[in-house]
Amino acid sequence: MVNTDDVHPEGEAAHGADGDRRAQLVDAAVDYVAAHGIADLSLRRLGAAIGVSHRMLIHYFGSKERLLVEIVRASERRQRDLLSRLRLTPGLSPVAVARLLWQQLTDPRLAGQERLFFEIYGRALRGHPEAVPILERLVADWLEPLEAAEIAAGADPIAARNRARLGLATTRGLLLDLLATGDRVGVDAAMDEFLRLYYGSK
Amino acid sequence: MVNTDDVHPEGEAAHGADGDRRAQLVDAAVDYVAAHGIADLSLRRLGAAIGVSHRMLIHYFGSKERLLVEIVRASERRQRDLLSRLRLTPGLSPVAVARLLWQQLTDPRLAGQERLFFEIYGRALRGHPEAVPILERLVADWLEPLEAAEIAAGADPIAARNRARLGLATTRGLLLDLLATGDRVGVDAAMDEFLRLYYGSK
DNA sequence: TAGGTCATGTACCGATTGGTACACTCACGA
DNA sequence: TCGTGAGTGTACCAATCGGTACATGACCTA
Repeated sequence: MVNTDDVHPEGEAAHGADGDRRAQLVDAAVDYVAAHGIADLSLRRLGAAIGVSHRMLIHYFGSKERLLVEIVRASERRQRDLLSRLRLTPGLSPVAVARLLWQQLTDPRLAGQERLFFEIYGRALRGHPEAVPILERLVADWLEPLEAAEIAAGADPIAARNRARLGLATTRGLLLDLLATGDRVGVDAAMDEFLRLYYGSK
Repeated sequence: MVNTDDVHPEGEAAHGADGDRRAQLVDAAVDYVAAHGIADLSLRRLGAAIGVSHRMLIHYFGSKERLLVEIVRASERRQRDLLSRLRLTPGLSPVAVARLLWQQLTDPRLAGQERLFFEIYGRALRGHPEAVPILERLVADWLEPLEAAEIAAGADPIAARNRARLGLATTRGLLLDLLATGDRVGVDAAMDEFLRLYYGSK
């Protein structure tokens, strides 16, 4: 008798070469899910697309549910990388930072990832267990740096929070518009209008 | 032999008492879907919840796909009713209209319907056939009245379009924030800030 | 009363799902 | 050289899915 499955603590912490393989699979899975959506994900189709049997996905992650958790986390990490990369460019005016952020978010190559973001957002609102944990960080995490920038630019704390919240919401709303209409020019013009209102004259 | 199913042109136009029953079922289905989400909808569970067998859902709608189409349409109609009800109150200042719209959209009793809206939005972005048709109207339909209001308030055509687009995006973005955080006070404050920027001083 | 239509329930079908059992290969250490 | 254990493929399982076949009963009309 050589049933290894029962002995192996599946879905365990990621250490050793095992973790490498897991990380590699998660990465491929996020790519797949960004392209095809997470709602109708099936282990068999995912496996076929990234070159493993659905058997191995269960082997490495223990269950579909835990794979979904990892996918959501990895996707969140990608989103966060975008944010932290921005903070590494100091000395820019708030307007310039805003324009840069907007430019990066609307990069057509990120469209799949953005769609996935809103899809996970929706699943979290519906209480899907793998997505719920992101709910608290979904707004707060982005609010902090925006708020700090406002305060650094001289806004009082209360106004800073309101303005940060407004900027985040407007960005996400316009991103939704862009994904739906594809009207890059029109949406960019609306964002320009916002920045004009937001930061004064020009 | 009395097989009526083959004779009956299923999923046909809604005329007669048949249509009443269909409309009633769709209405109940939208309620159910607003509460439980549309992604994992199963005919059996839906039927059990609204008091019919899944057999009857197939009977009245022909297929799950066509039922989904009807659900999306009905949900869209509800959303549109909200919009048209606003247009029936003339003589209000743009700010007042905006506040009224915001107040109605954020009514807690509409939370399920709003979640459903964003869920369908996501499915449309993913190309789900029952949701795709709404994509073109998703932005344009709401833009028209907002744009008209801007022009009536004296904005030039180009600015009017940009401002309308911006207002719609901001509203939806803040709505997403509210659904995720439930922080009514904070989101309302951000909306106030926006209206201040948008319509001038106070 | 007889015939026919519609509404509904029961029971089934094939397909697909997540998950499991088990055998096999290969690398590596004693 | 042997054996142990991880990595993997094949084949299966029960559950659930959308959809269909068929029977039954209510109701209307001739």
